[in-house]
Amino acid sequence: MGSKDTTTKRADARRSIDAIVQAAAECLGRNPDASLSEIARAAGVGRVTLYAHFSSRAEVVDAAMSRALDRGNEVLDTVDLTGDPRLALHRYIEAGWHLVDGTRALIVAAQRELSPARILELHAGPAARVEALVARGRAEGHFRTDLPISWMVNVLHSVMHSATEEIRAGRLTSDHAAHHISATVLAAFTTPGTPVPEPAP
Amino acid sequence: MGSKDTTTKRADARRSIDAIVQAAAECLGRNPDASLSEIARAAGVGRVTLYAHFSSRAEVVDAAMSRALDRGNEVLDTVDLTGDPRLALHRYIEAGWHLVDGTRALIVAAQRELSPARILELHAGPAARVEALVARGRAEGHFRTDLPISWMVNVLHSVMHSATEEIRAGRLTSDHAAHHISATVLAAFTTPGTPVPEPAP
DNA sequence: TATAACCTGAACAAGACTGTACGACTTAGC
DNA sequence: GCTAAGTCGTACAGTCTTGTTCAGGTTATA
Repeated sequence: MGSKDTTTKRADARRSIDAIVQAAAECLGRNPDASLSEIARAAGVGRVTLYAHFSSRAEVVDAAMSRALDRGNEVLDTVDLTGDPRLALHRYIEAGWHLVDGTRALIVAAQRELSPARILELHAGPAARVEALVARGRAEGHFRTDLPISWMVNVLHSVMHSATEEIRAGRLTSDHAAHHISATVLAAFTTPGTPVPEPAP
Repeated sequence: MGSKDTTTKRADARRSIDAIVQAAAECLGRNPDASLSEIARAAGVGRVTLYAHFSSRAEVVDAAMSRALDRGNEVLDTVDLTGDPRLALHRYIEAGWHLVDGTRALIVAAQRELSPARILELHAGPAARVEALVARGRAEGHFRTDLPISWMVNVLHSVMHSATEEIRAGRLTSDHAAHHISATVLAAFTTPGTPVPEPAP
């Protein structure tokens, strides 16, 4: 789901569409205002070809968003989220913290071009994964229960995103990012009155 | 500094300039792409009047940014940041968490229109205030020292910003915001191995 | 009250982006 | 190899934004 016809079109058409969607995800991930000319150029196709496959800007954004989420899910599906929720959280962060970066700007573009219902629909999948992890951690007594789950999920993503900003600002190198995020979020999720776990080295 | 001439111009001119800067801060705070027509309309003046006082878009953005920071500093100057750093942090959050909201989108506009040097210059003041507080909390043994100060400051602002997102999404009411932020950041700042302090009710 | 500063709408030029149309060239696939 | 599908560059219309100019009306201030 999310991709264009993969059966009726010709091989080179499919190749073009793929290049466009990929370029769109990259360009819009960098700059939500990226023009269709820019995307077409980055994809190595003419602007007219883009319009042959996508009838409007919104369709391109939708396709790029879907692709980014598909890629993200693909990566996140390989992560083992069972066992100690604190370790699972660390694995989740290690695998996915850089995924947030590209999608963040894309979401801005999506919010301007797509209907709220579509946005919600696209976001339901990935959000559920983390929510479940946090909920399990709370049920097993490892995470605090004095704050709403939605808030905790948002904090997690927010801190991940802040790491990418720090990297861009040159105040953080990407090899330390996962550690910093884990150490921060793990502490933030700790129940008041109990000690903060030592972060993994 | 930051404001236009307040002596040479006539009274109604000063009034117009003020209305424009105020409207710009509001409009750009909502949407960093807001056009000058939009800003002029919101200020209740003609578009030409705007150009009579500001020679370019960048000048408007700069003025709006300066104004927002001035207002922020004004508010933050009333906050007592002495005493127990954990309580001081709570007071800081309570006073200023909503200030981050308006400035965040403004910063996006500023980053596109202003020179990096100017951005840095504008940001130096407010950043120093929090940095000093965090540094003091570390020196007094209340905050963790295993993460860089710049990272901790960024986490604080990031979590503040995430609160405004949660409010917009309808998952949080603004009366709970300060408490959630404080509870989260206080835990995040706690040294590993030591217990998380109970948040203020 | 006189005058200079100020405000105004209308209109213009230049540039960017979207979406569409056309004719000609290339290529996939039977 | 033939044909339809796909691609290409160019060009056009429509819209939007940024700045600028101009002539005429309003208002602060001395």
